[in-house]
Amino acid sequence: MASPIEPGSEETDPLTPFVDEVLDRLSTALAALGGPLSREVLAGQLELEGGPEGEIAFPTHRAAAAAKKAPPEFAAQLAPRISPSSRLRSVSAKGAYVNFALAPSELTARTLALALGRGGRYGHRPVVGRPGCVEHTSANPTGPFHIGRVRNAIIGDTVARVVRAAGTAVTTQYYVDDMGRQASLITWIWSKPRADWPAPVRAAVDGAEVPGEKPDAYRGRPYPAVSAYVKEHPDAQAEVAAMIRAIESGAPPPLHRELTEAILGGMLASLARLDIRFDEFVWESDFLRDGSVERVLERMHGAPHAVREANGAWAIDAAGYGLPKESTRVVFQRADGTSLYVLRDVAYHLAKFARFDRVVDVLGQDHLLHARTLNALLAEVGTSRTPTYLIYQDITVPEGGRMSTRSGSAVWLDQLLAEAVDRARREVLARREDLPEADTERIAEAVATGAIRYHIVRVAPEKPVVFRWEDALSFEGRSGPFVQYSYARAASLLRKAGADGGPYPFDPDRLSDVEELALVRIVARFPRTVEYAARSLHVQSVAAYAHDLADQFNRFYHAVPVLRSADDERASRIALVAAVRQTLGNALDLLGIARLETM
RNA sequence: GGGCGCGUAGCUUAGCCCGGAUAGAGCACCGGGUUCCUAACCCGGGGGUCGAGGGUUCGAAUCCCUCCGCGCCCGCCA
Repeated sequence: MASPIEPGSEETDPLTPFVDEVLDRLSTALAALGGPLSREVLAGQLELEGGPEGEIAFPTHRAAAAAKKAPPEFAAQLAPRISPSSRLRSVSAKGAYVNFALAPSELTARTLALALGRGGRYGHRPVVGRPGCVEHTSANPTGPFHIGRVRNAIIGDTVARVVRAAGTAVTTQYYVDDMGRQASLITWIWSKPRADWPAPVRAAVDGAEVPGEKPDAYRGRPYPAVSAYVKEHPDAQAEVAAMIRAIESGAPPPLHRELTEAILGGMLASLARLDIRFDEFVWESDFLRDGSVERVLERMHGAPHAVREANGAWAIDAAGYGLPKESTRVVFQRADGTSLYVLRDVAYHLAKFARFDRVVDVLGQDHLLHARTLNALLAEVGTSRTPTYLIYQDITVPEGGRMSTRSGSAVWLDQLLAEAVDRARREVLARREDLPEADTERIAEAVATGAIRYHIVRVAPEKPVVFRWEDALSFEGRSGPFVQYSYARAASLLRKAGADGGPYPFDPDRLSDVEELALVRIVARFPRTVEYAARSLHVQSVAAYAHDLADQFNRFYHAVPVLRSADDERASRIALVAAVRQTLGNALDLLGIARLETM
């Protein structure tokens, strides 16, 4: 129920002057009554949208205790000491609470002025401070995405958008693991003529290939069979090991980079359909090439808890780092002198810290222990910094268990996209049979991808998710298409009003219907919602907000005529609709869901 | 066994960081709404021991402890 009240700016947040005034006048009144509380404590106690009686509520329990009075009695004495003003329509006591009803005229005027005046910047704050980095997805380039990985991409991309909006210059990074066993297996198999492939690998590929298929599907197809085969065959294992050493020594087969890039390109093409793109790709091998792994190794050898094992391997005695008992010895360099993943990750993170203040890593829960060992190693090299980990739970299948390529239980992103577009197309055709085919396709694609993104981002990352087609492809209720539809409705209204581009003159006193005021209050909440989501990384609150706004807009739409209303109200209602369209559109942008002017 | 996460209506979930008024939604179900701005919509209804127990508190879904159930991790893999 409590909604955090953070300091904002009058230039970006319509609620700021109201909250400031409540805090000021409450402080004065409390001091006079003998229950003084600091401004910080007060700000923590206030509730936005507190209850049925007012938009800002103050529970008096603590102040009453300080004044040694019963809360209801205290509230009854406190409320009359604060007189209404141009910003506060009324101040009233109810039970233990003092409720502040905001003056609708002032609230509406400020909210519409900011939403319309700032346009695409409404809900955004000016860039301040040093830049930040969000690393997400970073899937091994070994084949197509399944939707488990897509949870990482959607959460990560949304976090980047939201943190950026809240005033941090964010760079998104995809860490490409082109080293180690997984990518090497791909290069190993494709280095051989098809005729020399082991029989089980050929069997896994033959007949499955489709002309013109994406490179991630084509080049990645042998991977599961190769992985299984090599595990069982020491001679193949030795060949792969030799290849890994060649890669680490800086002399990978020429085909290696080419294959990795081709597969990655195919994977990224699918993400691009979800409007997920990356500012930078960081190749793991770069840290070997530029010597930073070597430098980290030197520092690690002299680290406070570095130990040399009998066979020459190096480890950290991490007993003091709170790791599970069995993991207190963290090996970072093999006996043969090659580095381990976590060590290269140290080099990567030192590079991040040099450029960025806020560093967020989006990781599956299976990487949690890795994250904690990384923290331990970062401390050992002498930095006090650690990334902020955003850990999400796996997506499982109804039969139980994680998605796995081998068991055939995986649901592929491309498959999900195809199915979603099919279904969206049917929905479009059912309503708009007159539409040119290109428009039908464009809308179907937007609805399909909007449904998928919303479905993933609306749930808190730490919740386990069981994949069900009917949930993922929902176009109603709490869904992306519901928000898109509401946006299209607002856009349609403005088109028909001949008011597509503004200006939008309005008289706040003409917007006095309960549905109008409720709508204004939700629009006014947007900047605080974004700020909270960026600070807490709870991006699901932006999804919830978009639904709340769309929901209230639809209620307004049914209850209040716009185009058919009398002239003096019409202009103001059009301005309100324009503010809603803008805010809804900005929220969709943050969620990476396409705005549709018509559906 | 240890570490971490999750458990809220038949199903999916918000709220938990930072305790506060009657725990919000969506799906499904039941009953209504389209000569009228897009029915992917709206209105009404039923449905909750917030996993269990204990503690702290004026007050607990929220904080602490114990237990139960489920998931993941515990490699000189990444």
